[in-house]
Amino acid sequence: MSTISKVAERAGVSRTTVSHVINHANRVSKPLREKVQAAIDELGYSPNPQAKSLRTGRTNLIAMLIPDIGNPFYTEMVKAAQAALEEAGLDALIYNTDVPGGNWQTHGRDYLRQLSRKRVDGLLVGDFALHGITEELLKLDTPTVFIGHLANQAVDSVKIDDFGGGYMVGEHLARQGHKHVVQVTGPELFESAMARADGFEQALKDNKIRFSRKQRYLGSYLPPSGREAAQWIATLSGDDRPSAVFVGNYLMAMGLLAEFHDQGVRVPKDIAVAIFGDLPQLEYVRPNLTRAGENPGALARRAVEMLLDRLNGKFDGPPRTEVIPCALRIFESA
Amino acid sequence: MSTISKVAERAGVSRTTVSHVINHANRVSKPLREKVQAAIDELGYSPNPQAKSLRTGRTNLIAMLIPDIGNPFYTEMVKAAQAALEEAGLDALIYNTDVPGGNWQTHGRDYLRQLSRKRVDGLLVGDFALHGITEELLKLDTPTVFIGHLANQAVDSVKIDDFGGGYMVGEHLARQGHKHVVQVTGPELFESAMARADGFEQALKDNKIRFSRKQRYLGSYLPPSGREAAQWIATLSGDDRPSAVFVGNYLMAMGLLAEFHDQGVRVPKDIAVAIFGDLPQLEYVRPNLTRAGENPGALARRAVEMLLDRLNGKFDGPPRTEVIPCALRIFESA
DNA sequence: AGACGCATGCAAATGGATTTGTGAATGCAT
DNA sequence: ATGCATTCACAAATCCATTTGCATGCGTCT
Repeated sequence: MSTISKVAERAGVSRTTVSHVINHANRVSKPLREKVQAAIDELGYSPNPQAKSLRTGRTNLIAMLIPDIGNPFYTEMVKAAQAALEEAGLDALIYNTDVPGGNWQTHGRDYLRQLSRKRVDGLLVGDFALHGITEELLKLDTPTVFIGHLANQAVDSVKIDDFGGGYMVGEHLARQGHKHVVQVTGPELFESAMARADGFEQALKDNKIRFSRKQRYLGSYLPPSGREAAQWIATLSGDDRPSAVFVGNYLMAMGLLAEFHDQGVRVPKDIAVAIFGDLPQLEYVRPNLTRAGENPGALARRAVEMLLDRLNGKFDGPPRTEVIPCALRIFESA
Repeated sequence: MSTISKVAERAGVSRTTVSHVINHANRVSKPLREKVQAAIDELGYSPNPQAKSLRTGRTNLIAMLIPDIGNPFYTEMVKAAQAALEEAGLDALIYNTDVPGGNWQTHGRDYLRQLSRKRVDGLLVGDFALHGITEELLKLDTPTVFIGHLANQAVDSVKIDDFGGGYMVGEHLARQGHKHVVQVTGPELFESAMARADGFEQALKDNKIRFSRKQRYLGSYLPPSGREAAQWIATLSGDDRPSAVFVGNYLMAMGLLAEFHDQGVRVPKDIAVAIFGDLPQLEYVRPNLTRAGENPGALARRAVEMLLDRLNGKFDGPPRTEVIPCALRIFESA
């Protein structure tokens, strides 16, 4: 592998000049610049990024912390973030905090600490509602954008309008004439889960539909709990029997639909289903689910924009909080 | 951020000694070691990884090249590979070669070239059957493991037994008494797609079931082509009408099932469906699909093992080629 | 007592690129 | 022709950690 010295020798100039050709082209006269460029091309030279980092203090690395890349919601985010970062010449390091068998409560914090040793230029932290993580974020001296609901405004953040999306679904079900509905939410630890649930219930209230806490099933955001929720729904009979169910995310909906199928429950004939969240793969799920949400990629793209604004000094005010609106899309399921 | 010099000053020793405490602990006497360690802890020091890389020539970075992380097959691989790499203290850089709108034929090659500038310690290259990529691999001086079928044995490689898996499905359908079947394959460029198809057809042949090229639908490995395949199947009537279909991967199966649903075609009543591939999310797809395959995570884990063997000199013979066997899992769809 | 070996700690060289400060050369105006 | 302002190129310092080779001191063996 060739170094800047070899290029300099070959071109008959000093290392400084070679560096200028690469980084401040206009400081070098055209003929000389071309001579140096020729040497660079002949040797197939490219600057050693580690040496460059050492000198400049920038690594061109962004770390992205998410719970689980196997969750399509986060996969979409990663994909979009990577594409956006790559355009800016930055590489992404992805960290799954929810390591199988690991204790995820402490994991996020450990990761945050580990990360400070890696000297990344910026951080994208996905919502995972860890206790103590917000204080930890305050301590960081790395530009950070939090994706999700951040109670203390320690750093920039961007989230989907969970409440609004839940509201849209509630309103839709009300207009469809449903009188008795249930919902399957994510875990209480997740702000997003509670906001979706609250929005949904607010819409019911505004439409004069009775709803009690008993009609809430507290899930985990994962498929098995969707399945369990479906089993719970099967136990409801008489006046308690719902004509529609609102599911808090995609993965639980998959579990729920599978269980309904196995039990011979037909959607929407026997029960209507609407969910929060919009993902590309929903295009091929049948029955096609009525849903409110936004592609997570939009979220990630905005997060990257905010991060880049910080990195290149385009913005340096106090932490910003942004909200991405939801859209309601109606299909056969409800 | 504190440096090794500050630690040395604080502990009243030379930089060398601090370095030894960190990297060759036994070369430093216990009392001194403890004194230095105390200084390290007080200052919260950790070595600058860039400086370390510059000196040692190792970056602790592994690059992973895959077509599209949105494809669950590759998501699983990434997840497993990252977990395995992390255990070894290595970070993974993920590159999606199939950038939207990009020309993927040339992209893979460009990426490979780009990567040589990043100075990663190792490479995991996912199957994407690009022309010219195998020659490019030969030129690399970076330890590499290719995941998929590699015609020239330029580097280590590991793949799933595509042929065997296809064979299992063909045999199963034959035993179920199907006399006329069709199959939906991946693109010709993918060795894996052709191997699955060939295995399938070989099994039919061995079971004396007639099969002609007309019964092959050449898909793209993506959902829309599964949908189109379903439409094609709907046009087959009379003697051409199949009682079963073999689909080459998960994504095309999703498209096919959606189209069947929309057309009112019932699985397995009207037509049986079996696929190649096993992914966690199939657990929640209904009807539950009969399938032959292996979780891509196993593939990735083995690939990482092979790569680590190269990196720490545990193995340095000629390139190895390994094959991971498939298993047949029978469910309601066929 | 002298020679030798071992454990221990340090100074200095090394890796590769960027950047500051300086001197030389050129152009323009007087 | 002289003085001043630019432009251009370079030497050397810097970023931080690792590692080689050397110096010191202590104990052991002959």
